[in-house]
Amino acid sequence: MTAPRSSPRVAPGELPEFASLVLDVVDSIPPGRVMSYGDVAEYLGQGGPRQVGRVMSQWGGGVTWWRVIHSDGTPAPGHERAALAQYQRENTPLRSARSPVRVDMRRARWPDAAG
DNA sequence: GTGCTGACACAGG
DNA sequence: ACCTGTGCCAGCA
Repeated sequence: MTAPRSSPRVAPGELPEFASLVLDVVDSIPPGRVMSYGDVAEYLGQGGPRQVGRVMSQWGGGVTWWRVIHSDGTPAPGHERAALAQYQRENTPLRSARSPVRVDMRRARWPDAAG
């Protein structure tokens, strides 16, 4: 079939494929672990940190969004409080439990890229 | 086509 | 710890 669409035009309320992939990865992050926006993009081999951020902003509410954070360990803007509650519940390694909340990326990053 | 905006990343100050 | 500038990619007016 000839479908020369340059844009992935999706029906309202439906997820673009990229978004679906992102959410799938997020869902695979185990408790007590996190990935950065850039990590997710790199893991998928497509898009970039900003695209992942957009997906999380629009559809992240249905997954474990607190496990996707900035590269420096700070959680999503506007959700620091809720994120901290989750980190304490999951026993996620923290460098600071006081604002600014910061996850210990060295220990919490997943997958454990190297050793 | 052009320009602004955004749940980013990185280097400087 | 905070702000600024630059690079990056995509959505939207």
